[in-house]
Amino acid sequence: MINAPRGTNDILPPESAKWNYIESKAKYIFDLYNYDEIRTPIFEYTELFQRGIGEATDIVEKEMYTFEDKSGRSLTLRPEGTASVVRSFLENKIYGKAQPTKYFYIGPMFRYERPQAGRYRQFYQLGVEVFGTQDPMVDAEVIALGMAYMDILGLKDLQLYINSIGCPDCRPQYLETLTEYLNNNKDDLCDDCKNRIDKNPLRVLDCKNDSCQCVIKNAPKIIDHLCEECEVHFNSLQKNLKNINIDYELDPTLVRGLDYYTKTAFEVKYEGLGAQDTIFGGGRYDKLADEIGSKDIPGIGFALGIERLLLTLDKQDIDIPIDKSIDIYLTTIGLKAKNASFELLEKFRKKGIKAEIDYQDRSVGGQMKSADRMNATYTVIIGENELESGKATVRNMKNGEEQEIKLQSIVERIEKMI
RNA sequence: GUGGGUAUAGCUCAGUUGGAUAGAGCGCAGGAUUGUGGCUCCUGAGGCCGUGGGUUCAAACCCCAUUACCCACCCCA
Repeated sequence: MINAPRGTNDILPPESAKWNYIESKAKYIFDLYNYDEIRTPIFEYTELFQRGIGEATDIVEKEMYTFEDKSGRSLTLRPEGTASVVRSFLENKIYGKAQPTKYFYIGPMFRYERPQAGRYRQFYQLGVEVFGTQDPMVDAEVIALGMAYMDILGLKDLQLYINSIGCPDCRPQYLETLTEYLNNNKDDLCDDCKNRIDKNPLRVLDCKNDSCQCVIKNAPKIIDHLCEECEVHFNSLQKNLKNINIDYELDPTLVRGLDYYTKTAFEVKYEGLGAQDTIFGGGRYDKLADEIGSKDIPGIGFALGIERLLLTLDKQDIDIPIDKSIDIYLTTIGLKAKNASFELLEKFRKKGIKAEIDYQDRSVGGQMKSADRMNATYTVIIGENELESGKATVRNMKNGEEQEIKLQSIVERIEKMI
């Protein structure tokens, strides 16, 4: 017995129908906000992620599915979507067109991690990216889009957290202040955090360790150390959010795990999810395009974990409408009738009537039961008698009423009945 | 990479201090209804008790190892 690799999942019916549902709702929202789909390769040259996401991040350090192809080039299964979309934007010179450019994507991502609730090695994200504008109103639009999506799915009790993590002008100074503070309180930090002080001090803010929390609570906040440009941007974002009645909470410890973020960072969480409670998160990345392709193109976006979205829907007992039913079930008795019915079956389908037949040679009772389970509107019963008389018995499965209908005109008759 | 938990029928799970022919509900198939679903009743199929060792007269149960899954740390979607 060969199993699916660890951290991967089969998406089977009826679960797959849920995926279709939430994807179709997402596409409705994307269209409403005028975002167009982009599809990029599932693997890229490894350098793209190394440079884009950042060498010091966990993703690049230990979570990538990297392999060599036959020519010896190093390739990597995409661990996230943004780097690829930026690469594509640059490679196809989309910056030459009128800006901004608004994309959405849906697809699988890959990270080598230990699976747990809401985390898998192959997982699915849908996300949006907007290029070519620094207008903080777009930051608000992107957040609004995400919240609108949550809304249309009927989700409640979600928390939006926002923060600004500055830019290359102000962040270094803040990092100095932070590092100094952390060093002064080093004794109260956990071992991991002690290491982080030099490696990535921002990450200390994210630590859940109790003793670290005490230190973090009084740590200098980056929003108090923003340069004027970043501060204006952040204030404007907040004004825009208030304008459109989106509730948010400032979270000075929200730093995000990828290096490319600048200014706006945000996450939307649902507390009932367990340890992995972020449904979607994102932010602004004004330096990413420069990092990847030496072109100064601002961008902002978010990524949403589809599995986590489904988990949330589940936790909140939101049932997804799945209409599993058929119009006609053909019940047959004997091979002759089965052959004649098979012809009929295709005639129904050619007319767009959803029809099914029994292939298991079940008893009539079994076939009726099967029709019932499939939620058939009508059952058409054809046996020796019907073939001789040229009339089929048609049973209304709701009320049990039956009528005889000539086989010659049955498709047209039923077309009118449903 | 590190901890903790779980593993018995297709699914959800019982199975006492070690002593059966390893059970139930649901699902599936057939029948009661010579060609008619839902409700009811009856019958049936389906198990190497995760895998490999060990202890014992005797192991689903005890011990060791191993694998898989789940949860958590780390980090994120």
